[in-house]
This record gives sequence, C-alpha cells and structure tokens, in this order.
Amino acid sequence: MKVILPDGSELALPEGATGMTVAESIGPRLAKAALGVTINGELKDLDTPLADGDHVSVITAQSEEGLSLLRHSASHVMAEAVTRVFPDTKVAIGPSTKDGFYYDFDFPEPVSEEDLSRFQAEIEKSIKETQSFQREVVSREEALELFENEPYKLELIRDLPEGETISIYRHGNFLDLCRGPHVPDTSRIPAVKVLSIAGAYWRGDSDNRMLTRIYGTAFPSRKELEKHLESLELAKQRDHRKVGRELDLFSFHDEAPGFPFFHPKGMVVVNTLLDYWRKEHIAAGYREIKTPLILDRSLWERSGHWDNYKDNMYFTKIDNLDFAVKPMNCPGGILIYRAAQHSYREFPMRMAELGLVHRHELSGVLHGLFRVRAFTQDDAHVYCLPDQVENEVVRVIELVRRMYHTFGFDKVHMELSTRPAKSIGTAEMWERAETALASALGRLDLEYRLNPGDGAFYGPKIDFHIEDIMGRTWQCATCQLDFAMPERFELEYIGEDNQRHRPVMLHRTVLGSIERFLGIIIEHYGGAFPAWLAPVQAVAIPVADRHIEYAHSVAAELSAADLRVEVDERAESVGRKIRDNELLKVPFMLIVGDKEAAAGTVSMRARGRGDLGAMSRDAAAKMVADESRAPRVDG
RNA sequence: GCCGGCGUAGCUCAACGGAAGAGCAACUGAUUUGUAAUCAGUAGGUUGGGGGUUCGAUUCCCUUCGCCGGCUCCA
Repeated sequence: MKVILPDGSELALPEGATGMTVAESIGPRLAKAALGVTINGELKDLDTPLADGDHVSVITAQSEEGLSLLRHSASHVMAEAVTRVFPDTKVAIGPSTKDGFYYDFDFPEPVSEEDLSRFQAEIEKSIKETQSFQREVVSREEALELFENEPYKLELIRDLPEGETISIYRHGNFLDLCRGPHVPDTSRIPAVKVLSIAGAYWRGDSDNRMLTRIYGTAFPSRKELEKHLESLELAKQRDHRKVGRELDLFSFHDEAPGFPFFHPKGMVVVNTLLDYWRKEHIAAGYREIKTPLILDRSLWERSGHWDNYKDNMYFTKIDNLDFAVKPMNCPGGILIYRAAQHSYREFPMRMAELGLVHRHELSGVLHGLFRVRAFTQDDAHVYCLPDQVENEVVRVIELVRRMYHTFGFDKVHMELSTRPAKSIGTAEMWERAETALASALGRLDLEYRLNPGDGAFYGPKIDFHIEDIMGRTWQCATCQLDFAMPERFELEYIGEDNQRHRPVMLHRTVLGSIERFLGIIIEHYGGAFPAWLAPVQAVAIPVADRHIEYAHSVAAELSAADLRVEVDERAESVGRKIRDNELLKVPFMLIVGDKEAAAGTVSMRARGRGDLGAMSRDAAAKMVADESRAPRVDG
C-alpha cells in the first residue's frame, strides 16, 4: 500500500504499517523523535494502522500539537506517580496547557508543596522504566466498571454522548479514561518537572468541590526544560510588584488592600504616560471630561448597575441618601451629554475621561497592579449617527494600534463578539452593528477571531489583545457598541429632519486600566523604561566632592531642556554610584571629574551600553534630549 | 469568595518549645574615589493583630487581617 507524505510524495509500505513504520522508513532520527502521527489531518497514536491512500504526517515535539501531546502524556505519568504515592487518590482530568500541563486530584488527605518532590521522584522512575502507553476501546458498560472507584471519571463517562467511542490508555499500573493520543512510551518524555500545587473547582464551577491541581511542564529534552525554567526565573525577576518596590514606583498596604499607592517616581511615569495619552486623544478628535466619583442611587438604578453590578460596588450615605462610588464612567458621562440638547451636526462627539472607578473585587483575585479595586480607565464615549459607526470604529482601531506600537506591542490580535442569547435591542440593530464592526476590521484588512454570542447583552464588541515580550497576552483595549444606555437615559439629538432621534453610543478604552497598563509595561521593559518614560532620565555623577558643583551645572542644563535629571552627591565610589543607578535603570549617567571639569565636557554612560566616552556638554544634553523625546503624535 | 501555602528589622532570609540573628538598606565617622558594591561603627523587632495551651510560645492550637500560587470572575 501507499501513503502520501506532507510534501506530496508517496511512500510504499507493507500491509499493517503504522505511523512508526513511516517514521522509521524516513530516518532513524525521525523514528526516535516521533511522538504521534496525523492521519488525514487527525492526530493519532503512532501505532495506529494505516490504510492505503492515507495522508500521513509524523508528529514530533517540534510542532505545537506534538508538544502538547507530549505534555498530555506527561500528565498521565504524573497522575500515575501521584496515585502511587497516595493510593486512595481519586483522579479527575489532566490536560496540557500553553506552557505545560496539570492534573486535578481529590486527595484523601491534604497534600502540600513538600509532596511535589516525591511525585517528581516517582515520575523519574516511570520514565526510566520506559513504560508503553496502550490504547484500548471499551464499551460504556466496561468503562463504568473499570472506573467504578473513580467518581469523577464516572461522571465524565456518563456525560459522553451516545455512540461516542470510549477509549482508555494504560501505562504501568495506571489506567485513564482518555481520548488520546499519547506518545508510544514514557522514554519519549525525558524532561518532566512538577512545578506547583493549587486548588481548582471540579469542572471549573465554583459550586463544585474544590480539587487539588498539580501543575507541571515537559519538554523533549533536558536542555529545553532548563531553558524554560530559566525563563520562568527571568519572568519572576521582572515581576512588577518586585520592580515597583525596587524602583520606588508604588506600594501596597494592609490598610487598603487592592488599592495602589503611587510614589513620586511612579507618578512621573503615570503622568508621562497620560501626557502622551492626552496628545494622542486630542489629535484623534477627543475632548476630555471628568465626572464625580460618587453619584446618587437613582442614577445607578437607571443605568442598571444597581440591579446587575451591586456586588462589585461600594456604597455610602450622604444626608441619609444612598450614593454609590462609580464602578464605570458611562452613567456620569451621559449626564454631561444630557446637559444640553444636541444636533446631528455635532456628531461624532468624542468624550474621553480618565475615570477612576472602584470595583469590589473578591479578595482572592487581587494581584499587584494587574488586578486592583480602584483603577483609572482611559475611557471614552462616542456619540454618533448609525452610519458613522463604522468610520468611528476604524478610527478607534487605528488609535489603538498606533498607541500600542509606541510601546512595541505590535502583535495585536482582535476578537469580534456578537449577539448573546440574552440581549436587548432589535435583530436589525444587532445586524447593523455587527456588520459595522466587521466591515471596520475588513476595511483595515485585519484578521480577527469571531466569538459568536460572546458580546455584552447591550451590544457587540471588539476586544484587543496585546502580547508582551515574554509572550503573555493581555486584553487592554475594547470597543463596544451600547444600545442599552441611550435607551435607559433617553438620549436624543435633533436630526436633519428636525425630529428627535436616539444616538448610537460607542464605548471604548485603549490602555484599559492605567494601573494595569503600567504593570504590563514594567514587566515588558523589565523596569528599564524607554528614556521618555523613565522617572529619572539622567544622573550626573561627580567623581569626587570637588566636582559636585560642576555636576550641578551640567544637570541644570539638562533640567533647562525639560529633562528629569538628578545629581548623585553621595560620598561613594564612582563604581558604586554607577552600579546603583544602573540597578535603578537610569538611562543616562554623566560622569564628571577633573578632566571633564577642566575641558567642559562630560563622560557619557548609557544604561546597558556602558561607557560612551567624553563629549561636550551640548552634545551630551542633545543626546539625552534626543533619546528622551516623547513619541511623535501626528493627527 | 473557595483550596493550599506564607506573614520574623525598610528589603532578602535564618533561628522552629528554653536569652530573636545575618547580609543589604538606614544613620554616624573616616575615605575623595574614574565606569556594576571603600572601610569602621551605631541604631533598628510586643516575630501581622487578638485569644488559648505551657513553668516558658517566633515555634503548638483557635481566630482575624494581609500576602503568595491557583480556581471562579474580570480592566
């Protein structure tokens, strides 16, 4: 028989050949690296018999699917190891994830981090033993019997649709309900590492029992595993909570859990960020507003927040009346719209607000600046005519992409979410709105993912996800149409026909939360902000005390050019001052001693680039100024 | 909110029923320094808060607050 390889060539094989036969006939290295096989596009075990004419591709850990196959198998190996250590453990599920795998267990007794090394040791044993994975197809009855002591498996089996093939995989003494496929044997997963332990609800539902989830990762080689563990360590070094403390940017205190305190240097970064934000928004035709933090109950009843968002809101009483601290900016912004009568001639009307919102988040979800209870949304609402929507959305997308580019976030992926089952508004309204969003994306020739039914109940939306330097993704910007608010607040404008009409309301953010965005860029840059954002852009370092005066005169010149500059007057060695400022990620150091003072020069050192040599004071000021220039904003 | 872990000096961590320690930072003094740590000294803690067990608690138990890792939720 013959099979067809990925390059289109044909390969003659004996009857009964498997994926392994294919790998072996291509080469011994491939045979060794082979983990699975795709047959006519379907991922299968390597020992699956092939049929004449099959399109066959051997899968190794080089591919995304090969790596996740390997990790999925590793999760089985871990489950086996864990049940060997704690025999009465009930097993739940164990899939692969983006960076590794996990397996959920129901332990007879609490298990702690200290047990992880025991699991690790057992895993190593299994790998050494080269246990093979064997697939078996069983009937529903057989399956129910095989897993009679595994309540979670039983639940899964019972939920399998009628007629579904039920397969099980065995390796060593372990048996698992699993669709597969798996690697041929445990020797193919030589580098497994048990990483951490955490709680997780059965089937992700908080009404269910809490299981113990054990995370791990696996790679095709030790070397790759080591590399991954190193990058985890690196990410830990970049943790914005650590960097924020080291660079004296912000802090958190028990007296206000979830509410960040910004220090002077942190405020420089925030304000510089906001200066840039304002320039972009003015250029994009927005006008800025500001609305109160605390507003009367009636407003929140009208907006629907009182009924739908109460659990996340903070309340207060003033003169015996109920007030709420705003969790969103729109209702307040709408009052500004309603403060005057509007004409279609004013549209599109773009109102931006850097609004501080408070949301009572569950204590367990707080996480540095990434998840806080008070944050500044870079919000804006655009009021426009229905046929202006598409154009406005295009403008929002362009603004988002331009601003992200400034921070090097060029990998942006977009998701369009459409009408959910429970929603308000007419079918025609939704149709029109979804088309407008889709054609805006189409006009810019952008790829996006469609999330049918994932929109808000009040309108469809586009979400933007950025990818940081460590490959993690973040949803920051959002652009959503809102049919609810204009109705609830009876917003109106006078049209060309001199009649009252309801405007379309567009709700959008670019950075999302200023606090979280700061956290993201701290980690993205590892604290080494580009000079325009750096809290201190240059430090003048006098070699000895007698150079302090000269250092100040140099600093004064930079200061006069609106640069943020300090003089390190400490009675420390030059080496020490350089080290400390290097650790503080100061972009430029201007070292001045006898030579410089006599010649009227400075010795320039740039962060991470080392000594750049002597230059005139003018040249130095120009260099720092040039590299510290805020990003250009052209309308 | 839930599960697990952790709260010791400003930071990073020791001590784990029997006089609370180190390094860095801070302060004082000396040093006046040439591209990633000068030296010496001083001070700093009701061991997160409250309660209990004990002759004795940082250590064991309960409780509360906070933090960390996840889950759920979300910007």
